[in-house]
Amino acid sequence: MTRRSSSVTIRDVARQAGVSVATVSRFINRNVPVSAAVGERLNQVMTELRYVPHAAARNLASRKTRVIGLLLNNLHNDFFVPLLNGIEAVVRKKEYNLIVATYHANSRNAMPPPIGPHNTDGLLVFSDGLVDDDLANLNANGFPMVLVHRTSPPSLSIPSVTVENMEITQKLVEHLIQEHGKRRILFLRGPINQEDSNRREMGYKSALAAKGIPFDENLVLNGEFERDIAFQALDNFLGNGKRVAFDAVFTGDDDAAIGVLKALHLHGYRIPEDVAVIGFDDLGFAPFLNPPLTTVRAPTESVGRIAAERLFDLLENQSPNGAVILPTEIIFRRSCGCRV
Amino acid sequence: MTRRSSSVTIRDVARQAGVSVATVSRFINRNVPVSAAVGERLNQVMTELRYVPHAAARNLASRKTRVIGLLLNNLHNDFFVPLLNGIEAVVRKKEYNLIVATYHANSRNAMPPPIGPHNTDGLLVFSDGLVDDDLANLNANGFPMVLVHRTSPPSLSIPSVTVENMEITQKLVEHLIQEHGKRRILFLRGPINQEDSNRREMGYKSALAAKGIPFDENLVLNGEFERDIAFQALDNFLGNGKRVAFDAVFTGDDDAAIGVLKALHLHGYRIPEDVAVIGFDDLGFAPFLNPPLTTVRAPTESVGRIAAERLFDLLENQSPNGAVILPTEIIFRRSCGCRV
DNA sequence: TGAAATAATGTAAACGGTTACAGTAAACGG
DNA sequence: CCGTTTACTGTAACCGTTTACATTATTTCA
Repeated sequence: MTRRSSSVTIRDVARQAGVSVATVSRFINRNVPVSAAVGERLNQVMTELRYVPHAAARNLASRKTRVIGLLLNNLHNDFFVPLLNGIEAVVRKKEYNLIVATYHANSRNAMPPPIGPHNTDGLLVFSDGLVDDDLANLNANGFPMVLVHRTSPPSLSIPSVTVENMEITQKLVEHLIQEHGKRRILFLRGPINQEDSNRREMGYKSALAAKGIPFDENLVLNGEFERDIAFQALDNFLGNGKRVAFDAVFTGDDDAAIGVLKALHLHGYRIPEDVAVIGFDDLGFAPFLNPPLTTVRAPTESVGRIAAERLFDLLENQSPNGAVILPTEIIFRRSCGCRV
Repeated sequence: MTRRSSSVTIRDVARQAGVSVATVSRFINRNVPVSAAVGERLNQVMTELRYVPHAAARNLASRKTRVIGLLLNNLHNDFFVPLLNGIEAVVRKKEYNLIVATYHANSRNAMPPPIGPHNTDGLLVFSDGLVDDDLANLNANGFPMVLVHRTSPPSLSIPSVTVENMEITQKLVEHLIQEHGKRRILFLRGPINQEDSNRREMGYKSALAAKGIPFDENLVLNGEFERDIAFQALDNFLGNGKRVAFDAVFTGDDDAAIGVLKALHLHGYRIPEDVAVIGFDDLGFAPFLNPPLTTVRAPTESVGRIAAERLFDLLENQSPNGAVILPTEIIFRRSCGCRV
């Protein structure tokens, strides 16, 4: 192999400073003391030579990548900005790097997720980023993981960070029924088997049950937590010959709410007079939609931050087992019928 | 060093399959043909042993990381979702990984950006992610870079991908003046020295000049392209004792527009009757703000995609020198005063 | 004062791949 | 039929660090 590497290595630094490579390495990693004089000299030489340690070489020797991975299903939702922001802040403070990758286990192209044990020290797995089998495999090898917006399969007990979905949804749907007299509430669910989606659906059904309203399968649509898909689903539903009566929509999340508003406007419904609309997440734009969106405030940035912190706890061998569930809160605005 | 690694290496695969490590390596990288029989056997052994190549070792030996980096100022804007989405799609297709890092050259903590030549093969630099000096250094070493939402310093000629800012802003501001009779137009600029911001400001001034309206420094505020900062700036401006008359706001970008709407609502202005509002980007929520936001549609996902593609061109030694400027388009909605 | 503890440093073997170079067997061409 | 090309394969050096172990210099203390 030709020696074409022009980059300056730890040996160059060592030679220039008149010490061994081991000393340089120790100085860089600050794990073993180095005499003040040598330290001084090394600092000098390193800046003079513009030495930058070679990450791959470090990784190989130390068996640490100083990288954590975030595995997402997709990047189709404004929701990810606060989530990423929370994660990135922690990662940066720890002087780690963050690899962001999308992968959906159930998608056709069954390429394995591009991140894992060999190029990351740990993984943040969002929602359905991995199927249970993958989780089990990784977990069996003791690979550090924290689940985000999903909980661990019972047999695995991987730490997780989620938000409270069910009770708050029930409360909000009951509000719709009780305060605004709604009885035919469309439920636009997220991805099938997605945990947030399922738990919100449970909350929805509990509310109906509590108020003695029978559940109607015709009032359930698939919105996938995506603006465009939500629009399509509702537009389809409304354009359909057999019009099913409804007087409210639980939109799944705020991003889907945008699609819902678009479809309702398009078909001439007044909100909230004809149809009440509620979302979930309280993204930044929610107060400024037309009408302002009643929604559930989820502490998304905190979710990201806490998930990352727990992952680092794991890396540092403190084992923060268990599931964190962050509280949520209803924000009443006009789209549900309230006059705020 | 104790041999505690439990992971299966290329040598294990080679032994098990009865070939040399070189053959395994060749098979994996598919750069030199391997006989069908051996390939078959290797596939078998590799899945049986659950062999996963060690990224760091590959990087070290091949001097390629198969990672590209994205350097951002921050993650405070919904704008980044489509940008990231465009980038990530390309990166995934190329079977690379994407490191996302935030770094602002002008910030107090002058820690160097955590990504560069030794842990990435190339860099996407968003806006002011690096100062010109850093760019010059990296460029001098021939490190592949593509600038996003900024152009190259003239002396460097680094490829870049931006959107057309100036003419479209001028056109939109002239629309405000001509069609809606606005003459006191507040300009909420983005970060000082940020290129989009500067060019939008130039467009703003050109429009005033073209219409014979004197530029008034009192009508310029700092919004930083951030929702909360924009709100603060305008709230401050409005709460101030000496009230300066104004009849329109160019908000800098859609995210800041949200803050502007909040402040205007709070202080009792009617939009667009009292004050017209225009944004930039046409983020997904723009049509559903109250009122629907007149804005400039920027092809942000395409910006991400094209920037990533150009970076890969660079990595493959096709040199796509020059600056790509993607066209933008005004989307008229109600916030400017149009009745759509 | 000399043995023992302590602090700082050096030597060299990994880490797990890639690839230059060399070699062998089969196919080809005249 | 034999030299030459072609298609695979093997050997081993190297990528740039970390770190176990050994060594030397400096204190400490009985």
